[in-house]
Amino acid sequence: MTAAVQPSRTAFEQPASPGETDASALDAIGALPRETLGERVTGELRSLLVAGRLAPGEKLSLRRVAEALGVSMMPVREAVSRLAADGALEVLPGRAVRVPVLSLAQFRELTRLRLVVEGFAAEEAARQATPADIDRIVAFDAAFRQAASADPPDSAAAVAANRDLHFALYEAAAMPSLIEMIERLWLKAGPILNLDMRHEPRRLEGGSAMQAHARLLDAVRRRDAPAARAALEDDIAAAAAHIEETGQLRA
Amino acid sequence: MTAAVQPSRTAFEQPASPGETDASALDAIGALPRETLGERVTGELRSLLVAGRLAPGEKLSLRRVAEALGVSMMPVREAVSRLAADGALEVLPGRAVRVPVLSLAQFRELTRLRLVVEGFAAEEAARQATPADIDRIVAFDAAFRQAASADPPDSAAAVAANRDLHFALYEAAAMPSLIEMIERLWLKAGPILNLDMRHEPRRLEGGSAMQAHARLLDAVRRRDAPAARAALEDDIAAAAAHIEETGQLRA
DNA sequence: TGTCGTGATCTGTGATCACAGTTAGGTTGG
DNA sequence: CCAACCTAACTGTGATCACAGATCACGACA
Repeated sequence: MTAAVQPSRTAFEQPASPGETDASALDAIGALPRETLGERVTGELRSLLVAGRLAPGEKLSLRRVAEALGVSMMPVREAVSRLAADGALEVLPGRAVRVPVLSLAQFRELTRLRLVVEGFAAEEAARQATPADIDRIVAFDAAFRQAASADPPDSAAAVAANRDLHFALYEAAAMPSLIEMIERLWLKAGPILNLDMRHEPRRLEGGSAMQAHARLLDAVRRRDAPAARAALEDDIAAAAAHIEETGQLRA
Repeated sequence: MTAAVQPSRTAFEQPASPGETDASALDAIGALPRETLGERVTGELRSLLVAGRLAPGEKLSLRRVAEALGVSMMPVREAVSRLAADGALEVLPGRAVRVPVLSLAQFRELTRLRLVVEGFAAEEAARQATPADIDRIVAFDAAFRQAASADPPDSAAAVAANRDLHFALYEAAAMPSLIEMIERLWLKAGPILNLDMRHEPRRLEGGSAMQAHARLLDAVRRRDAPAARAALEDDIAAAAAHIEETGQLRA
């Protein structure tokens, strides 16, 4: 999931026999991605943030990031602008852009919002999930168990699998704007949540998370929306409680 | 609420007697705003969007906006970047940035999310509201009634008062991130919601909105969280139903 | 008369430059 | 030995320029 940004411009050729017009072939090719450079940098920074690979308080320099990614300063500016608008980054008035350091109050507010929003998503997912959705969730759950219970635990893989598991669930709700909202919440809470998970991949997390995931999966299979919500809320609450104990939060 | 952008650079002087250090006077002055140009443009576009003064489907040109606001293209780019990240604007792959045209499904999803999130905010506000908060809500409610029931109705004032009323309520919950979430929802739904309200300031809106507001205020005064949520949900649902009837939504 | 090529014009994107303000580190004065 | 100053490097912000791609209107060909 590191997905290094490629400075090389994406190809947009596909000559497709200029003389002929074969309707079936034309319909087959589907709207090539055409992602802008700024969007790619945004995606890169987002994945670093939710994975906890950028620590709270860490300072970023537009020029340094640009150089590291092999692009000009311009796309980085755009990416930082967007992320700052989301509250995922913070531009101090005078100088420097950094990863925000959450206060205890801010973290608790974020947790409450996650309970409300992700709880709703879990309910809806339990009602709408297709068998294919459930299969995907199961696969990520297996990956998470394996990464978390390995010896030594693969913390990076566990973080990734945990994220994939949750979002596979939320995507089953089939509400795009809801997913955007949740992504924004994860973007804000990701740095502390996953930075910690990387350091202590086992502990309480290992046990309670796996148990909550199992209950969650069971509830989704039974289409029991309230039970799915309850399981997910326990998962979130347990992780939050663990973070508060370690206490890396500002006063 | 039109708050035209001033091209003139904000002063940041305040020499303050370079030789002396008067602690009491220094503590009195409080961190002068120092808003960046891009932020000001963002705010201007945001207020235009939530007020419904930019119609869905309307196309914007960075250069035109920049010229109209008397700034360079650069701050406009930043503002559009942020708003596009929020989904409040849409940058088409090839060319042009425009106000998104919601499909019926998208509008319904937005409405469901508003019910969940703003409903929660209303509950929390009913529990936490101080007398000062209630006073502010009452004032905006009075302004809304006056604007809506005037002859002819003052649609612009009604839209502004309605927004102020709702956000005065949400601010009583004292959850900053929650307010950001709601602002984002309003940014997406604002263009259709308020564009319509400007055209038909009376109709069903006039009656049901005033009634819902009255019930809402009564519930908050009694600290009845469920009743506050119910009143707000009725307000949102009635407005949404009205929009769906007029049917300016994409298939 | 309808359709397709074709050019001018305008679009957002990216790069580069200029600048005010801040920070950090070294140096000087006490 | 500590504090204050002062300079040099670096910060984000804004402006300007260059460019590929899209749109639109006009005109030629069928």
